[in-house]
Parts: sequence; structure tokens; C-alpha cells
Amino acid sequence: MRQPTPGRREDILQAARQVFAREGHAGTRIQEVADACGIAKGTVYLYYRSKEELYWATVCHGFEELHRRSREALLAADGTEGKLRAFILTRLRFFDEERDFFRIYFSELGRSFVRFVPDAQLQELYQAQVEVLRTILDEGISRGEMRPVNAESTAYLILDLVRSRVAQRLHQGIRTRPEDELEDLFSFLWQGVGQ
Amino acid sequence: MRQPTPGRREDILQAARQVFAREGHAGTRIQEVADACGIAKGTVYLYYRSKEELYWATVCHGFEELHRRSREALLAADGTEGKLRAFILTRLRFFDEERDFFRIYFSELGRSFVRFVPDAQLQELYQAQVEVLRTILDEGISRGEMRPVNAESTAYLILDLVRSRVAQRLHQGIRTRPEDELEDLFSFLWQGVGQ
DNA sequence: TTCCAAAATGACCCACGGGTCAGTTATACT
DNA sequence: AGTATAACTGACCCGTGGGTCATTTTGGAA
Repeated sequence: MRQPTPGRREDILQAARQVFAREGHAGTRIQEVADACGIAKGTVYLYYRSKEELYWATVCHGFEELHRRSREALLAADGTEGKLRAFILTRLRFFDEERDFFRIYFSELGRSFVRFVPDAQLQELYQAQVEVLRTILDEGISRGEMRPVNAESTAYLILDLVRSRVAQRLHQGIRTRPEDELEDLFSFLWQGVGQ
Repeated sequence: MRQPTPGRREDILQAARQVFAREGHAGTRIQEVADACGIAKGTVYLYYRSKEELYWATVCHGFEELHRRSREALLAADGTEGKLRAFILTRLRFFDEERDFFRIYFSELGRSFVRFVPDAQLQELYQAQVEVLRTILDEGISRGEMRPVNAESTAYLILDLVRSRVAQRLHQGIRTRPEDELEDLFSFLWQGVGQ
């Protein structure tokens, strides 16, 4: 009896991330993923039932990691300002490391908008993301550290602010350190552009 | 001799907008566009050379209109605050009217991010958008009405703020008037969430 | 060394949809 | 009415790529 090749599933996932990031969902051919792994196309289908399943596995894997790190950063930091800074910095750093995932994440938002794709796990992860941020905002408001804004819709704005900035950075080649972007983004978020 | 059917190109463009908005670029079949027009598939190809050309025509058409209205609003309004309010409100209203276009616009951003698509006209339109906003911000800064932020990267943030909010509104069914969203967004932009 | 079950392979199948074009239809002009 | 010309039609062509499966390879157990 032969043992299943250890780490094969992870190898495929990693190759898929590269190819999906470069070619997009529609542009990706399973053959290319297999080539990137140095295995045959059929082997991919021994580990993932379909292209769709592989795609979702890729997206969810990155999302989980992002969520995990964001949550940890929030727990470790003190005060509303500190928590927001930590949240933003963590995400800037994560996307700096995982640029392939960011490309997929970015394009997935657009995809999910035109064709409602009810992947339960991903919906949950995204909502959890918003929820954790909303909680911080509500605390900040009740402590009088923040203006009484609508916490939920502001949470969405913050997620998109970070995404927007990361996209900018990737488009024009990353020049600054995440730490510098943090100051810029945070002052925009905290003080606005007025006065 | 028969005259070319007047408005046929525009009819196809309108149908294409509906279908692309609902099905996305990859999910759209030319047959569906033809059906939505009540014409045969071959006829579509008499007016547009390929699916790709039809798609770009759809995107560019909406973009031009958006840009035209944004620019007009900026010219008509007074002062930095006034111009920014006018810019945001115009876009909120435009996307409220042209929801199909917004879906395409939103998904196109994701698409263009994974596969660099060098459509010269669209690149130009997007840059013009940023440029016009950057000018307003630079004026506001030199007049001392604003903090000395980086005008260009702030312009990107503002575009994405509006996009983010419109996406939220569409996702959870539009409940508020654009005028109310304006106040919310503008105070976020101008004062931030702090204090 | 032999055997066998599980892993891996890649030629093949076929649904799909972009694009074509020979044939049909409509209309302007004579 | 007749005709020429251009718009329109939709059956058809065919490249593409997701997914399959008979065959081969591998490696642990006897």
C-alpha cells in the first residue's frame, strides 16, 4: 500500500494561488496549475473535485489567515486608537507578504458583486471581519474617544480604505513601508482632510 | 437600398449593459445580449466586431458619462468643500440611476487588477478622473482650507470611499437618499472619526 | 523478490460559446 | 411591379478547457 503524498494538497493550493492571481478565475486553466506543481492534470482532480472547489479553497485559505491575524492584532493592542492602528498595520503587512492572495481577494469582490455566489464559509468570514471591527468602533464611541458615527457602515469604509491603499501600492510598485502608510491612512481616518 | 436601423447600436449597448451587469464579463453569452434586443446573434456582430469590443464600448460609455457629470458638478460648485460635496453627490446620484453600470464598473476594477488590460481610452478616463479631483485637493491645500495631505493618493481614497458606500447600498438594498449618504461620507472625509 | 492497492498519468470526451457566412428578408428607387 | 442593395438571420464550424478513466507507476507488506 502506498501512502498519500504528504503536502500534495497544500502544493496544489499554493500553485493555484499563483495562477489565479496572475490569470484570474476565468483565465485560469487547471492544466497550468498542474504544470506549476509538476504534476498531471488528473492528479489535481484527486485532491479537489472541481475548478470551483479549488478556487474557493484558495480564497477561503487566505481569508482565514487574514482574519486570524487581524483578530490577534486587535486583541493584543490597547485603546481604540491603538486597536485601529494595529488592525490597519496588520492588514497592510499581510497584503505586502501575500500579494498573490490580495489580487485574488480584490478580483473576488468584483466577481461576487455581479454574480451572487453563496459560498457560506466565505460570507461568514467576511461578516466576522466586519463584526470585529464594528465592535471596536462601538466601544470607542461609547467611551467618547470617537464621534458617534454609524459603526457598521464605518467598518465597511475602513476595510475599503485599506484595500484601496494596498491596490494603489501594488499598481505603482510598492515604494513605502507599511509603517508609513499606516500613519497616512490613520490620520485620514481619524482626522479627515479638513482644516 | 435599405437604411441602417437607427439606434440599433445603442439598443445593443443597452442590452449588453444589462447582461454584463447581471452575468459578468465571463458569464455573458452574446446570444443572451441578442435575445435581450430581440435580434439574431449574427446581427450583434454587424455592429460590434467581437465580445471584447462590445464590452469595452459598454464600460467606456458609462465611464464617459460619469466623468462628464463629475466634471460639470465640480465646475458649477464653489469652494473646496462645495466642490467635494458636489463631486460626491453627483457620483452617488449617478450610480443610483445607473446601477447596471455600477456593477460593471465595480467588477471591472477587479478584472483589470489581475489581468493588465491596456485599453488606452479607459486608462485615460480613469486618470482624468483622478487628475480632476487631485486639482481640487491641491487648491484646497494651498488655500489652507485643508490639511496638507498627499493630493494624488487622497484622490484615490475618495474615489474608493464613494465606490465602497455605493456597493454597500446596493448590497443591502438602497434605503437612504443620496443626500443623506453625502452628509455621512463628507463628514467622514472632512473630519474623520476621531474626537 | 513478488504482489497488490493506491497514487499518478495524460489521451480522450464533449459541452460550450465566440464567431462566420450562405441564404433570406426588407426597403428604397426606378 | 420589379430589382438591386444592404440588413438581418441562425444553422453551423471549431477552438477551448473542464472533467474522466483505462492504464501505468510506485512503494509498503508478505
